[in-house]
Amino acid sequence: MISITLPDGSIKQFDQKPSGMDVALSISQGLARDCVAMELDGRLVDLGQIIEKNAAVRLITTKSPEALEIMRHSAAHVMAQAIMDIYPDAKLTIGPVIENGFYYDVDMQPVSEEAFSKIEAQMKKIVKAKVPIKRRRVSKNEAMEFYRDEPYKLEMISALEDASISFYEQGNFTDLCRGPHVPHTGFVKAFKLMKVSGAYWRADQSNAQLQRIYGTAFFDKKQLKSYLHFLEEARKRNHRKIGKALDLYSFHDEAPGMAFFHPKGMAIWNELLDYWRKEHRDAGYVETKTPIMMQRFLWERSGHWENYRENMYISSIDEHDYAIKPMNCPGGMLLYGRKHHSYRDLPIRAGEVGLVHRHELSGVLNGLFRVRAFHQDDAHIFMTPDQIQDEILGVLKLVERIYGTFGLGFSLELSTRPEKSIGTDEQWEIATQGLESALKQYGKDYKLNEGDGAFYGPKIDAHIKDALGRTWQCGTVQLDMALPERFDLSYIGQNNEKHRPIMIHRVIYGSIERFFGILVEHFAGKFPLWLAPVQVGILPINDELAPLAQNLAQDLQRAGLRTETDHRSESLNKKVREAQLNKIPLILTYGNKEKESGTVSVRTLDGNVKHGIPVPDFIKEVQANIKERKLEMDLFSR
RNA sequence: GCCGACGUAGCUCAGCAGGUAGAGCAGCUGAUUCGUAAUCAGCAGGCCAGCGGUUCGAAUCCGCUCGUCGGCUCCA
Repeated sequence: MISITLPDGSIKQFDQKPSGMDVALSISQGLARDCVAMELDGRLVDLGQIIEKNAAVRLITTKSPEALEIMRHSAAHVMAQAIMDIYPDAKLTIGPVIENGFYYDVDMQPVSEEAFSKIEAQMKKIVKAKVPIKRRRVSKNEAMEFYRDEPYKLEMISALEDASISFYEQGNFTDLCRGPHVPHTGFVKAFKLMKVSGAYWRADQSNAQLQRIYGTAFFDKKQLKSYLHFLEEARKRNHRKIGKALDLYSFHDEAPGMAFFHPKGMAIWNELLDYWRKEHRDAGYVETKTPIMMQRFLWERSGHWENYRENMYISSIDEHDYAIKPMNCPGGMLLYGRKHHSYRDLPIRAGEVGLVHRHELSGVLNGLFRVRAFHQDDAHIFMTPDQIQDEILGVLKLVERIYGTFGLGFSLELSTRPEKSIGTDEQWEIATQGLESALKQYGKDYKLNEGDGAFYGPKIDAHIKDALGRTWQCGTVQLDMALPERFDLSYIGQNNEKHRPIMIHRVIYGSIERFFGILVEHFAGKFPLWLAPVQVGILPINDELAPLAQNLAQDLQRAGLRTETDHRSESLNKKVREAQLNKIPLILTYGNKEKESGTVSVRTLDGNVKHGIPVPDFIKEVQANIKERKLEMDLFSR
């Protein structure tokens, strides 16, 4: 007699050792059809597994959060089977589940996406046949024998410590796998192959290059469709596309990975920085600027020459080596070190919007997201050990304020001491404690990444979440125990003795270029008024009114608004259409009515039009919205 | 850097069994003077990324270079 405890606490009795499927069937047929696996005493296993003793069982249905991963893993097997059917000489390696699907790395001749339809067709056949997926345990020796011609599988097996190993079989296809898997291939209903790329065996460039084929899968077609729709939406928002369409920035072969900002892009850029400066002034920061090119001996002292030279642009001038800065910190150290500091001066919060250059690999460049030249909204804070908590807290609050202005949510992660690190235990203890207690005091949940800190200190990262729910690591607060040492920084303490200051680097936008790109995608080009490159578009209804419209434009410009007048001899319809496509938040049409009454008619991007707003009222409301940097356009709602 | 795809007018793209480049939009000119998402007509615009090769002939085929995009972190 076997007793199975279900999640609701009820107990089912079985005369014979049941499988998960038997448990499901004992509840209902429908449930059994919908089950993909079970959790047996806290472990995810196949539904077909026989339960040997009394146990707690939770059935995993297609609606359970774990189900998708299990099914996607099975989908990877279905894809592998299809590939083997079509390319019998291919050698399989690994095929894990990833965030939005799965992939399989296969040693085979390079394939392109053209092969997808063939592979997908074969997969469909396998899915349609609802081939049972069966688990089989074999000894290590048996497994080695089975895979004698499969070098990758052999390598994996020999690395396994378990004495016996599990195989999964579906029809003529067998794969080494830990499982669990869905009961049969019919569960892989809605799938699509997404892309293919090269990847190295064990991610090591000296190993063979494999074909990595990516796919995604869902339990029903509707979910797959909505995922594809999401991708489409993201594609439409692509900042490279929008940046071109709205004339914000461009890239040129003459300077790969380095953005050129156009007048309209600069309008946004300057707003971002004006805002940044205001917030930092209010938070007690001063601003500095250090050269972008400095002599080799500085970089030797900071350690960059030894550890970061690969990524640095280096030049020789008058027979001396110079490097273009990849980071702002060494310059900041020189500024701190140029005079004596008293404990009374601390904390010193020195901001620097510094232009840095890093020679990233050509293949990783990606619009504004990954560039070789970018500005960091850096700041270095120098302080005494007992100021750590307050200072970190101050940064976290600033982070919250600034992201909030853009309507961006965020989450925090704390990374602690890695294996390879400098500094004493005590220093790490004080530093990590400081970050932790600041986080506690701040009160927001955070994720702990043990051992993920930099070798020179622990850090807190801020990940923002954009309008599509995608996350981006932007802000970071890093404690640095190396640089104050290397530059022999000090302050005179209360006891009249020299002490080493604690130093943090922190950024909030991170890379301004990248943050810019994120904002473009976050807002899909429809910037809030304060950021919009053209805030007001003026459309005279006919050519005769154009000069008067120009006067109106001047009045608005004097009031500090960025305006653009469309005085072409085009139809009003066309001007409206283009203004909408250019995402101008306030579109004013100017005709005889407006001329006579001294009012404006305002069209907003949602297509709503309000007539008869007196020009002074318009200016006042718009200025207020801009001044408060509002996200919403709640103008003229009276 | 590596693998794959790609590079044609300012933009979006067609042309690619090798026969000497085309559309729409934007621009310019003219007509139209318009009340909230494309008025009409005409004109102009390209060393087909660059270099080399194959060929009687190359945007088209081949090689190299440059650049762009998707990957190269997810460990049975």
